[in-house]
Amino acid sequence: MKKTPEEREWDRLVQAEERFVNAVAQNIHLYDITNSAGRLYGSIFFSERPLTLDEMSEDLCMSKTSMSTGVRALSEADMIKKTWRKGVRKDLYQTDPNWYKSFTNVFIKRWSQSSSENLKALRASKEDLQHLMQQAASARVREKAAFDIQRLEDAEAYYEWMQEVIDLFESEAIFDIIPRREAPSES
Amino acid sequence: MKKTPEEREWDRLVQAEERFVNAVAQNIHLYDITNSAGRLYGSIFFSERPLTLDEMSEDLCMSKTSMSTGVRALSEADMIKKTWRKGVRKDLYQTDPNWYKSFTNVFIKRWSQSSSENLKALRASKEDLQHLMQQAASARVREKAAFDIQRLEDAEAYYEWMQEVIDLFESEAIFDIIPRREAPSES
DNA sequence: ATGTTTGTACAGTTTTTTCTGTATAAACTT
DNA sequence: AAGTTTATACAGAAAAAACTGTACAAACAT
Repeated sequence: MKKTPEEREWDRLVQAEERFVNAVAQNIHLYDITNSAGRLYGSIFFSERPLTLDEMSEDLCMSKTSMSTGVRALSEADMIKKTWRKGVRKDLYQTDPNWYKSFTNVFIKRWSQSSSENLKALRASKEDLQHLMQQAASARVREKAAFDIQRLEDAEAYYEWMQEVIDLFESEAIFDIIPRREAPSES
Repeated sequence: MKKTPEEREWDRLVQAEERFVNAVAQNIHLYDITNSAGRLYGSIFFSERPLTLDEMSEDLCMSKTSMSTGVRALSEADMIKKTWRKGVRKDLYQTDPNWYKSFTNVFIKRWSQSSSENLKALRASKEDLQHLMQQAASARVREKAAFDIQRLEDAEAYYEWMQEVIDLFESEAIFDIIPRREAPSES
């Protein structure tokens, strides 16, 4: 089973691709994306043309069902896009070439959701505690309520700040502060 | 088993605390912290004094071992601090009151790590591919290498930008752009 | 030194998540 | 309309993660 020189070169190329894909896959959980969906992303990323679910399935040696769920996760995260090609009936997917947009979108989506959920719960809790602080018969309860409210208000200030940070990305004002970089151009 | 009015008030207070704690616990995975460590955080957060592992264990009805690992995760994330009290031999933990600092620290730690890992892999891959592009005997390999390099360079620009964003937080310059908010003051 | 107390490593169990194969619905072709 | 092709819902299997109890080491007390 001797390999031709071309085959060995190709292996080396694939290995180079895999190194990057592995790194991405191992860190992508910060975006709530599973490791295997990260590998899927990598596979699409290095493909010269949009891929079908069947091709992905063959590429990664995984079931088509998994490709379907992976593609859904990546689409929701705006990391890949569905594309069409005339004459092709299957759905085709390719990575969104705008890393800034796709990754800030994810950032915004995940973080603004968690931040607003926390803030909502915080305010509801605070309101309850304020009632207790005023109305509770037990002095111990009134005292602890006051303490808790203080704690929550510290957190509240932080969450409001956080929402402004998210806004910085949502409004794209971040790009005025830290400009997009040009990719080294092909010459 | 009739409850006294004080007990009912206390229940209501605990319920208010739990609402916030649940929200935090459900979103804290974005910091790579497990849900139960998030609940642990909440327990410490609403405690009037620093807690020991045994107290936490009783509070959450979980094993001391789990408290130990939870505490480690929260400490690594700079969300809680170990404190000492004279005469007390056990380790005591309390939440770090500076939400800005503890949460930006986590943000920086997690994201700069993932970003630099990705960037490192990316550059190594790119170098390999550049060799192939120049030296490969197979034209097909040279072509694909050129294509991959282009893809990687797009990503590289993004990662470099991302590192500057992280720097914005690390240097605290973010606070010049979006100032810390004052917590509503106790009067 | 001997005996306690406290925190954590580790192996095994339980729970959760991920993955697969089958079944089916929707879209398309003839 | 009947027959394909394609994508996904769902139930069960496989894998991973979280949790616990036991064992032990380090720190302290006597």
